[in-house]
Amino acid sequence: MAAVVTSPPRGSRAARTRATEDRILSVALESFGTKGFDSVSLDDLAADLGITKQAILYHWSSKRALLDAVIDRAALELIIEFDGALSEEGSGWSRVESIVRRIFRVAMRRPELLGFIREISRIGGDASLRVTADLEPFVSRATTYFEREMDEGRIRRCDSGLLLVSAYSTVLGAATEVEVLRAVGIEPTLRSTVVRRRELLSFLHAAMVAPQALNAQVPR
Amino acid sequence: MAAVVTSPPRGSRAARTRATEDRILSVALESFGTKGFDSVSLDDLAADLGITKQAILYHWSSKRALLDAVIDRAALELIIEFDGALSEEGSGWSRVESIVRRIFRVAMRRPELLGFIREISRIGGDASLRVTADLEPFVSRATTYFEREMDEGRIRRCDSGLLLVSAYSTVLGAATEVEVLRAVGIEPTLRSTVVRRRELLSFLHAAMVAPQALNAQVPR
DNA sequence: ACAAAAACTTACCACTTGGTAAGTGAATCG
DNA sequence: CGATTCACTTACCAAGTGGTAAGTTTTTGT
Repeated sequence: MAAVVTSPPRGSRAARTRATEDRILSVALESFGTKGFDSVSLDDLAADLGITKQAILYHWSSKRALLDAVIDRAALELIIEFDGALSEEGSGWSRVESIVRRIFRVAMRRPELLGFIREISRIGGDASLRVTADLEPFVSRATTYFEREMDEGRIRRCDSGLLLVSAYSTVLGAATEVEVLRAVGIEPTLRSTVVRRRELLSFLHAAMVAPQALNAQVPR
Repeated sequence: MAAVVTSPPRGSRAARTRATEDRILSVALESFGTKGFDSVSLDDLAADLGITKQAILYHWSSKRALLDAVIDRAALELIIEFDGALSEEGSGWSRVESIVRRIFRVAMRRPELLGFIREISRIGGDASLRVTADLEPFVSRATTYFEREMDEGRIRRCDSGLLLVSAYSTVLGAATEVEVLRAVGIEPTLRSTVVRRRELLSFLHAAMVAPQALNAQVPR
């Protein structure tokens, strides 16, 4: 209720603008990701930020333009979180394992980020196209990575696009289950998370690893 | 745009009321499940139905009361779709397989139903409590079923509640991937569905079947 | 046949929504 | 320093929101 009175930053004007836009995008991502785009009004956002709605409309010409900016930021943060994992050391399987661990870490620490992506795919239309376009370089890298792993026999050969989408949805489903648990009143424990992650790794191992690659470490 | 002029049903008053409420609940479930609760106004619903908003408010005192009714209907339909699978014939594993097949069938034919449940868990609060309460008898039955399967050694022993939630999220994630595919512009093909279902069954088999129960048919 | 109740509609209303127009004090530039 | 631009705020507004009040027609109980 009581607005947070933050003394305006004393840096250069450009820095101040950047800081404000950053704050707006951050709060918008959080709100849109947890409550949904239509459930959050510009007045709600402004109240959370301690500014007026028109301050937001000064930086972006419409609520929809703000959404586009939030999509870009969410995609960027996702790429930052996950892209590094593709470059990591280790054999094919252990790298997959590290990616999954990262996703779970993100799901635990920043559920609104994955929730936002889901929200966008429900809004559909231009929003979906935009997030798809934003993530294309990453998807492309991941596909190339999978193709190479298949070529070298560390992963069973299959449609790599299908594999990616399939892995995405399964992992996202398992990871965002945190939300469902919370909704039902069960605060997710560390143990339940560990159990789920282990089961998921077992699944991915069964689904992805080539049968002849028995030298790969079998989880569980 | 042009309202569908349906001649009012000529049956008894009670039957007519039931038919109208049924139509409203059906359209509301569809809309809430795909667009989200806050994104659908009572005027939108009424326009889809060819009636006025006040006709809806005659049957339920508020939009929130309508949501509760939709929750009850969605839970009922879910139970109808899945509960029978628990009573089916067959060994432990083949029954799990039939449940998964059912879920995929529902996800393909009625994506809005699973989408609605997800929407509810995002709304949280009383709505989540209500759907949880509605589904409790089914969850209870499923838990009992799992416990018995474990007792008889057909499923590896573990926390049955955890197993249920885990299976729920994983299967729901895999099944509702249809939505994501559509959002990205890929109309899900029969083949991709078959592939995903096969992979999921492989996962569940690895995660659930007890190691010594090697007489169970191994999928894939 | 007739009054009462049911199943609606038409007419409103207070409030919220995204968005516009005009003003204001501080930072920046000449 | 002085004019101007920037980053806002205050003041509005038309459209849409959930919801109320008061009819109107059709079915129902007596």
